[in-house]
Amino acid sequence: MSTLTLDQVIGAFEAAGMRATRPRRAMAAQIVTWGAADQEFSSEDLWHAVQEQAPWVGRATAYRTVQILQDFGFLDRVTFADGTERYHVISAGEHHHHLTCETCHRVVEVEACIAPEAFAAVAQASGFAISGHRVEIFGRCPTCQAAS
Amino acid sequence: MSTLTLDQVIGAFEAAGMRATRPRRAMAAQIVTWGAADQEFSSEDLWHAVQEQAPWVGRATAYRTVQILQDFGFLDRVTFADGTERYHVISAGEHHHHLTCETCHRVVEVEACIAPEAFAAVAQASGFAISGHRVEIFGRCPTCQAAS
DNA sequence: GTATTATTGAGAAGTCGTATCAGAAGATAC
DNA sequence: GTATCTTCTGATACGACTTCTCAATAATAC
Repeated sequence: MSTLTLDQVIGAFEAAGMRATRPRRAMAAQIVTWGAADQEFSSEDLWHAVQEQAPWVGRATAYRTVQILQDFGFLDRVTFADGTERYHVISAGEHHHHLTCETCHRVVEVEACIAPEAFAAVAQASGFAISGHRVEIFGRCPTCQAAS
Repeated sequence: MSTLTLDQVIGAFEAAGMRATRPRRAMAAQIVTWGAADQEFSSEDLWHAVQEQAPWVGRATAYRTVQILQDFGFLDRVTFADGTERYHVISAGEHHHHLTCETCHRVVEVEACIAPEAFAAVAQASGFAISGHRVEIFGRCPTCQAAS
């Protein structure tokens, strides 16, 4: 599980011809920390967290940065059982999906996916040109099972 | 593909000990129409559409009705590629997932799903008690492919 | 250092959904 | 038909979340 580093993010900004400004670095650092801890977050969470270190950072900037990092492919949007959406650092470049705990909202990446032949069958039956998919699995993590 | 009928919806209200009131009938009729046309909608869409026929209907009622019909199992929440969530009439009672067109937002129900043994593997590896899942497939429908 | 341009921060505004509650509408008993 | 009771409704306030605007600021190229 290769974790995301600050350098990677800053490098991506530069590679895209964007500036690695102070607010962006601060947010990237926070996100890298969360990534290492395997924690997911909302844009609002990011804003609050960054404000502790850098109170001058604006909310709009936090939302913008999350959007950019998602476009870069560093972040992944995860849907919870209750319908809320949060973000999660992608640990590797591989194909994966999410298993989320309905109680504590912990997210685990899993490899379970639809079989390629099933995709082919769907494409054939529907005539669609398939471009992407998402799989979300819900359940209760061992800790929450033990707690109840 | 058995389409939803107004009688079915009204019957469900009565069976649940609820009243099939004027606003509920109006909304059910609209939803049945959309179901026949295989169109998806948001609660807001429903409210706007019903207002053309029955301007007195309140927004809260539209949201409540959609919620109830979802609980009844007549409606299904679908996630689009852009992250928005809308509702879709379920044509049959079987287990299914969604294939949505990124261009025209048309929704098709598909049977492609994760293999049961893959679920078992995930449960075993993670320790989670799995309770549910969603699969969303994105692509372009034949019509939109031809149009480009 | 200066000019140029991307980026930012603050807050207003918009969107979307929920909660509240008095009153209306529907069901039931007589 | 009328009285009574219960559910449902509509209007609106509210809250959470997100986007937009725009002057000020910071990063970069020269």
